[in-house]
Amino acid sequence: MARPRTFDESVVLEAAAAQFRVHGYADTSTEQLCEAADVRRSSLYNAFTSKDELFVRALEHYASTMRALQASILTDASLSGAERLRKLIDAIIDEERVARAEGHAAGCMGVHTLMNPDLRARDERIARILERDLQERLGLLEDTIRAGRMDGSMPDGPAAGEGALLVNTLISGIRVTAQTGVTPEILHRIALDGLRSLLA
Amino acid sequence: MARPRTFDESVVLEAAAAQFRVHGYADTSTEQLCEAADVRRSSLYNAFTSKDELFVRALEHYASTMRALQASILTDASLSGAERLRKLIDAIIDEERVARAEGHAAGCMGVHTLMNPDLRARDERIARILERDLQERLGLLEDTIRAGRMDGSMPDGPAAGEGALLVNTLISGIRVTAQTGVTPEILHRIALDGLRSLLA
DNA sequence: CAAGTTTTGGATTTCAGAATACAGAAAGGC
DNA sequence: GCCTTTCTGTATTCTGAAATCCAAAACTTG
Repeated sequence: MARPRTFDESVVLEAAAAQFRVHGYADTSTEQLCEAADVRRSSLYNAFTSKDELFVRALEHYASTMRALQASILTDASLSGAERLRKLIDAIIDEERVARAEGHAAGCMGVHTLMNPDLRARDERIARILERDLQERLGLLEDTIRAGRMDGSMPDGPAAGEGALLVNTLISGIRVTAQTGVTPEILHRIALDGLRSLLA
Repeated sequence: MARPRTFDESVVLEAAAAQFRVHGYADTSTEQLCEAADVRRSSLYNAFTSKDELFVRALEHYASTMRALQASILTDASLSGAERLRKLIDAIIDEERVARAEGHAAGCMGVHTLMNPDLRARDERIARILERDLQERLGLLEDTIRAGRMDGSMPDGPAAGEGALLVNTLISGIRVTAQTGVTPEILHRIALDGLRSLLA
């Protein structure tokens, strides 16, 4: 029929997300996006109608990829609840380590976007994506906490729903603190200290 | 000699900070700043040479005001270490409650700025302000933890420096989680759960 | 009360970056 | 191998916002 695309859509989305999550929406130019994805501007606009649209798609992609990664850890039946939680923390701190090694900040598209009310207002889908993502991740965490209490790896403590919120809150905080240059080792200890009410 | 200013510089700085901390640097127009401070554009530019400059000044003002507030809580000799820490948490969550009551997000200039590497790169003073502010706040927290252990209100646990980082990390996380609409009551419980290793 | 200096308000300019237009190239069907 | 369709690259336009300019007003002081 017609000439097919030479670029892979999800590769572009990942490149875009990588930019957005470090620089935020406003501070990422279409120039940067083209460069990062190695795609010409018209191709970008042709495939995704606007910067807004690309952002929404990238956020969606990013959120579901991240969530899938976390889900695979949190539903690993070969591990106890406590082990899954620790492994999740490891994975998140490792992201930071990798970013640092590559010389750029890891950032977090979720935190950036959450902290920006204008952005959420610009497109209702953004608020929806964040809300849904949050609920799903909280659900996974809640299940993990319940599982940990069943398998005896985690003590009784805060209600599971609240525990899930704590884990999520601590993760956001870790992402912020990571920007200040604290080493992964220390981040790790802080995280475990913060989870004391769930783990020890 | 000459006509005096009709506006108070620090009032303008506070108004500017209020905008910046909700919308971030890029998403705050000079228009909004004029409106919020009720000052005409030329007056703004006359008093503070540019948007960048105004931002730096506002950040400085915001950081030192916030820090003073926290310092007054954390050095209150009439309270035990543990009580001071709890009172700090109360104060921070109350900010959120107030902002919500006024119908806008509280945001946090510190978190916004920390998460934005471009902004820090734009002006070295920004990184310096953040760094200094962080160190001072960590110092206050560390002293409070030591004091709490001396006065018997806080158990042994993580090293004081690490404990301070935990408190600070948790506060950042709380500020992010607050944006998702979690109620102050729940934020409060989460915060205390997160501080279990220091308080209980 | 007049001189001198600074502030003020509004219009204007300038600029960066998002979005578009268009010409030409590449691929696949017939 | 031609023809249609979609892609690519460059140049251009458009837009929103930062910054500047200038004339007029306001205040202090001698």
